Amino acid sequence: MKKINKSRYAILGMLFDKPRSGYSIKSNMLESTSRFWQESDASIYPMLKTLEAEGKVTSKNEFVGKRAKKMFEITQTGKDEFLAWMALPAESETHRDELLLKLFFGANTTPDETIKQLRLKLQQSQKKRAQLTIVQIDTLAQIPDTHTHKLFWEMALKNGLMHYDAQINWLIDSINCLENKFGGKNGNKN
Amino acid sequence: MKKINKSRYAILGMLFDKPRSGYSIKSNMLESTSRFWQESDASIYPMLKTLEAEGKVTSKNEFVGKRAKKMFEITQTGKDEFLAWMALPAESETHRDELLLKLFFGANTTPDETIKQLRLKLQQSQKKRAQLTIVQIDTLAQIPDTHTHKLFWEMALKNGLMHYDAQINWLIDSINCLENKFGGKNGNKN
DNA sequence: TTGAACATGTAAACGGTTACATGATTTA
DNA sequence: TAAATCATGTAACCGTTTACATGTTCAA
Repeated sequence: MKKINKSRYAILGMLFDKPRSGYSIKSNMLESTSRFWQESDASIYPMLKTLEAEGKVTSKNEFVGKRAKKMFEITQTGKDEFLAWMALPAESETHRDELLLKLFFGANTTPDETIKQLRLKLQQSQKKRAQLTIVQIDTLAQIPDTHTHKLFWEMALKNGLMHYDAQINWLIDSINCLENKFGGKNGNKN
Repeated sequence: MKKINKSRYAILGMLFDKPRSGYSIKSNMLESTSRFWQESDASIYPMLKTLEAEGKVTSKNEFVGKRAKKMFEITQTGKDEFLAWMALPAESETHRDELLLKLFFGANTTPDETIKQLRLKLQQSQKKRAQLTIVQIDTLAQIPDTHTHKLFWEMALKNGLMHYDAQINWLIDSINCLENKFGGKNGNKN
């Protein structure tokens, strides 16, 4: 089965409700979908161009204050394509996790190195979880319940919280396990 | 920062303990690391060639019964490179999850379609979790505790179980949430 | 005897990222 | 006035996947 470009759907989805500029799509995704979906700068602008050539979006130049923006609007054809994709079963992601690979090969190095990797990941996960709760309080909680997107955005955010919680618990267990087995140095808390 | 080929480390890691053929690496990874790391057929053979040209592995043709195999053995230089990578902090994976993207855009389609997506994922997650417990019982449990890799393989497997458990709970919660809110059709259990 | 598993590869296309490039406007 | 943010793009590279290609051996 031929692999197809999924970026287009993310972009069409971001345009579904209202017209946006490329920059707006980019920054919006950064603060909303980045945990499970990100687009690099260099993928959004060319894709918008392609979508316009295909008639899936239209563009017009606008001025917001003194700033020039190229605003893109989704067409009916674009909506049709987006909705057709939405109806398709979600393909399971192929996921590469370097930490788990290093853990899998842990016997080939010292336990201390693996513990170090796990501790670093623990720090990162705790930080990311904290950032997510900030989004929850500062952004999501401000949206009125009548907003049609709110429920779905909440569910996606809950997925993140649950993911980090489970990950953090597993990391703590794993670190303890290694330290008990190999007499981990408690001084090495960096 | 330039993105570098990580496949090489996975392959060097698989060769660290004992010589293997390309096919053996492939099938071995399929049953051990595939949840968090996979290599396609077309990446292993060329990479082995590259590694050999770099002096990281050596090869010789062997016969196992009547079957010809090209067995690859890691060199000291190869081990050095692998260990240097192991000591590097694990880079955080960029992860694309199509289900979460569709959920995020759920307000643009009918709740029923989103529920369908979540139900499908629930089935898949339950199936994958079951497969993992089979690996745990049939494969991991058979390995003697003295085997240096066992502890690490167990931790990686536990990560999978915890991941699926959390995911399954979240899916059930989310499905219930949507059904309560939108009066989900209970007949639609496919 | 037929299909599954073993076994090894190549070529081309594709998607995505990195690095490069530029410039305006707002805020500290 | 300097830095951060807004704003839009291109070119080249690289890693990965898909499709193609071939042949053997073992078990049902």
